[in-house]
Amino acid sequence: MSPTGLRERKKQKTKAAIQRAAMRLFKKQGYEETTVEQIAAAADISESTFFNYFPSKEDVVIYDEYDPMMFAALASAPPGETLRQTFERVIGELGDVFIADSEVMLERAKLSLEEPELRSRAWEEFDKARESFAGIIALRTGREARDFEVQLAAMTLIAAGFQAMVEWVRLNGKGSLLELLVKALDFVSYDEVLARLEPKRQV
Amino acid sequence: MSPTGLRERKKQKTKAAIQRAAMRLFKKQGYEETTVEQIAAAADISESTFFNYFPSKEDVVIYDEYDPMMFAALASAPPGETLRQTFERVIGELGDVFIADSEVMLERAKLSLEEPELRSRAWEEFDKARESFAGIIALRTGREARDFEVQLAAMTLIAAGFQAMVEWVRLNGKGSLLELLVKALDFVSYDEVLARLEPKRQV
DNA sequence: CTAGATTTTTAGAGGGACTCCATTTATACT
DNA sequence: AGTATAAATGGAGTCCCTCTAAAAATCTAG
Repeated sequence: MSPTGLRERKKQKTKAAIQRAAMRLFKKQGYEETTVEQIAAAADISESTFFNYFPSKEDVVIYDEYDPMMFAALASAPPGETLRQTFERVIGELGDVFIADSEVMLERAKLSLEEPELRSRAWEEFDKARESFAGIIALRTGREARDFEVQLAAMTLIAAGFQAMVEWVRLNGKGSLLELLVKALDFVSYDEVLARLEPKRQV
Repeated sequence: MSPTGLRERKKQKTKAAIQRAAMRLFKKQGYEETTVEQIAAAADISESTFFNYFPSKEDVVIYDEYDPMMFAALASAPPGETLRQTFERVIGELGDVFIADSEVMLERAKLSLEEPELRSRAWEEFDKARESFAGIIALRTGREARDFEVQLAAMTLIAAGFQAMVEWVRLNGKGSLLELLVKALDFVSYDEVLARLEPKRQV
């Protein structure tokens, strides 16, 4: 089922080429100052093709292939794992991928946080993650996902994650994202927040 | 110094008229489906004039006259007030204004949360507020504003505020925004978070 | 290996948000 | 009233993005 023909390989290559060309231009002359026409030219494709690969200019930076990973990681919780452990594991796994191609990731994270337009857009992604987490919390605690406290717990996690990422970028990628996250979660005593959701059961 | 001539009055009226016309159209036919050309026509002004009053279409919804209020409220902390009290007071004061023109505010809050484009944009505003709060926290605790824990404390507050707002909208404006905020802050044990910042001093 | 089917690329037209600038109109000041 | 000042306007232009129809590339069957 996973296609592997020439066609598919070319698509991957094109997508990567677009992203590389775009990031190079963004870095050189700034995000706003770069037009998608220029990106298309640099990647040697037409403007139409650019939009075949990315729904918007923002997505060249924001687009992450990690959402599916996150879902998978969330779903694959071994029995007995606490929510806190699940979250650390998930973000740890994603963080590992971040590190793997960390040069690119750091650039993208930097841009996402520094360009106002992208920064607000980045929150859409965090928002999606928040919903996922809320879903998991709801599932494990037997509450509704829309429950105020469930939402608060999910949001607190996301907020910590966001700040961990900000700090990681501020440290220029030195240090471990996961470590920063753990530090953040400890600071807001996240264990207690989770415990408060379902006092009688191990969460 | 505060101008009060015919010119100023007309400007206020025009701005209000634009906002009213826009919100009416947004509600009737949706945000994206409404063009600023239509808004301008409905408000009986030119498209150019629209952009004289609002830098972007988003700002018609997002724009709040509350930022200055917030700064003022933050600055006017009576001596001896704890940080937690300051925050509650500030958001309480703003909340009161919200209630005052609550019909409009609820509509605007709803739109801001429901339209994806606006929702991410709304985070820019929260982000600005976060910076302000971080500044205050830094000031009162004698730390740097960029300090990881200061940032976390500010972000946690904003996150709670955001969720309180979401819940408020979900309840269709019934109930007190301030009450929801207090509930949220309690849930994340915000007092302890603040206390952790400066164990030796009353914050 | 060739012909037909499918997918990708592309050019072009067009809409809508927004900027810039020059001109006109409305308010303010003396 | 007459001039200074500020606001409103029209129009040209840029950029992001959508849609469509045609051209090019790739795949599949015979």
